Amino acid sequence: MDQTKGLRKHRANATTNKVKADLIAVVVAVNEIGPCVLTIAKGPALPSGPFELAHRSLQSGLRAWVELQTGQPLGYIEQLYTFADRDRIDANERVISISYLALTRQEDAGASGQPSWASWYDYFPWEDHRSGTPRMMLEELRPRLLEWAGNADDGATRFDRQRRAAVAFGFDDRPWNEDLTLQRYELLYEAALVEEATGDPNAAPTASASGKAMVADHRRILATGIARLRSKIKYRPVVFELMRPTFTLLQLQRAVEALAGRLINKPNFRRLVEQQELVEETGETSLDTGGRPAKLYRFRHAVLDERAAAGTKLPVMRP
Amino acid sequence: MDQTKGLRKHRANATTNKVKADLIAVVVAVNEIGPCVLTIAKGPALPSGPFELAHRSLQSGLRAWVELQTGQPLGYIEQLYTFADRDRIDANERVISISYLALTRQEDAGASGQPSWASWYDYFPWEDHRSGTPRMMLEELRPRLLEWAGNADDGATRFDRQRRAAVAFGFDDRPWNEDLTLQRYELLYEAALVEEATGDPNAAPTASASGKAMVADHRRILATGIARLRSKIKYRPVVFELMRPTFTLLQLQRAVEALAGRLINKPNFRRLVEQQELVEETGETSLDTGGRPAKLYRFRHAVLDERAAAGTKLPVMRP
DNA sequence: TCAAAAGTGTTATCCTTACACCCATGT
DNA sequence: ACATGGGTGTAAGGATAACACTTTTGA
Repeated sequence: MDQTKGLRKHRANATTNKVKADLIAVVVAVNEIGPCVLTIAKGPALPSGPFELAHRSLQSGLRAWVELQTGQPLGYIEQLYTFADRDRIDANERVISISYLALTRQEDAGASGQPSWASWYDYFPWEDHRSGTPRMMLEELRPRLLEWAGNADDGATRFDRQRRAAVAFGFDDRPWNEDLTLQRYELLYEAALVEEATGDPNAAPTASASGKAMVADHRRILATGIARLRSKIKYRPVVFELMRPTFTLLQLQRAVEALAGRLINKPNFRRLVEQQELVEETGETSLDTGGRPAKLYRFRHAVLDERAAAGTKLPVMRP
Repeated sequence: MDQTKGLRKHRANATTNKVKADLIAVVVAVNEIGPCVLTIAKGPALPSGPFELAHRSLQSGLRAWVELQTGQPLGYIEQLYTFADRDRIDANERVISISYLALTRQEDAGASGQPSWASWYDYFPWEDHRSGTPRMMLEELRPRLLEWAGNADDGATRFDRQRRAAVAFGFDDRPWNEDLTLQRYELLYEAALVEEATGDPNAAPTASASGKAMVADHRRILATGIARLRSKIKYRPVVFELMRPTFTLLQLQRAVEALAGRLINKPNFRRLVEQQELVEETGETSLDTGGRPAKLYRFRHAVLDERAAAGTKLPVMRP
């Protein structure tokens, strides 16, 4: 009723005050290959769609769109960020995007749709430090970032750019911090070292070095999701959303390593998990591991209730 | 143009896919009395307004509305949460609210508007543990929460409610966790111990115990802001946004204590701040402190660049 | 027998917490 | 003198990181 009155009285005003709201999802799973994102073929792009009247809530709207486009049902969902689309500033239409992070297991995939999963390191090759610092990071990204820094007009900016690059990428003996995924992407964007920044694939370094691009700003949203997940696994037991109901401790460790993009020390990881009482033995063992049979564990759902903030801190291992 | 065509061609569709987007701000400052929120008289309510075409971005829209309604310019801003307004589900109009946390100094207030600041403990009296556990929490809230738990139909729910209350409020020798502000409010809402939950002021406990109410769901948004801020001061140096350019270490400590709602151990706090190199001496001293003159410090803005994640962890002090 | 993974134990180090104590100023 | 806040030092306890080592399976 407010609305129809508004339309009549101030037509221009009523229309300008309305926007289109898009829901967009970073859906993550972990398989043998590594950490994966759910994408739709065209773009590639993240699954997304407009928030409609039929949706009971933002979350249910998101679930509906993802299931429709990929056949993938979603479990854990959390909001990432809401932004007014920079690319689409135009006088008549405004679009705001509400992005979400969703965690799921890949075998959940139903019949409909053909979900396509891609390792998220296809999009961010410099983020995977499980086998040491990637060559391409030091050999391609680093010189190009330094070149970009050197191109600045004044010395202060040059110095600032160098420092920012060093902090984000861990140059000059600074430690690598896996949580800075978004800052790193933004830096590469600013330096025009990713395709999206220029629109010209040739301006960026070799495709393998700068990673696969995505449509619009979807790669940036993916970076936001990765960063959020990497920091969250350290203080909330969210990894278990990505695991099968039962798992071995090494499988759990491999999953955390896949997400964090770095290796963890085995004894320390086990102690941490056990002493926090995050898991309990099922009594069974798994033989498919190639070595001595491993005890199977399951997540103790009770910790979610018992503790307000139970973490899966990941003990760092220096190389 | 797209839009008018849309209206003509698919009137229903075009309208259903458009929503009104509201921007809403939790603006925080710290003064002698304690931590304060900026409110507008009617309600009381948080400053808010629709996102319009004229706004260049969500943030600038927010700044515009807050400044218009209160005369308060904003400094630090961060997004809190976006939600589809539960209270206004109706067939024709959809409203989504994008909420923000803003930090500012109270003396920033310009001439226009008449900003009214209120201690946030007026709205959440049970959140202030600086002088020990509030009486009202143990004497009013606790029995009412236990009563609510006991009213559940089945034993499992009774047990669950009791446990949730105990975790959130630190009953039964559990530790008090100041970060759980939102969970506590939600629990009180669920138990109909806050006015908003019923619409009937008499259903809730005495006004002083359940705290002042706000319009619509604004108190819930405020709880979200407090929770975010309380957890953030532990790993990001955001307190300094609330301080004057120079300050004594005790002033800084009092500010953190005001936000956290609990006391901190002085020597430990100082060591933490100094060893993290968050501040530097100005060389001057302040005499207005009532005792020995205190050294004045200023925030070292350089830490924002140097370190990716510099914190102001607050060492806990048990009573 | 060897490779591969499971699983256990120990130590050095750092950070946190708690507590005790001295210093400088105004009344 | 004493109250008030400013400021420093230290020792105990716990968590973390690093490393060494034994056990159990399949090929």
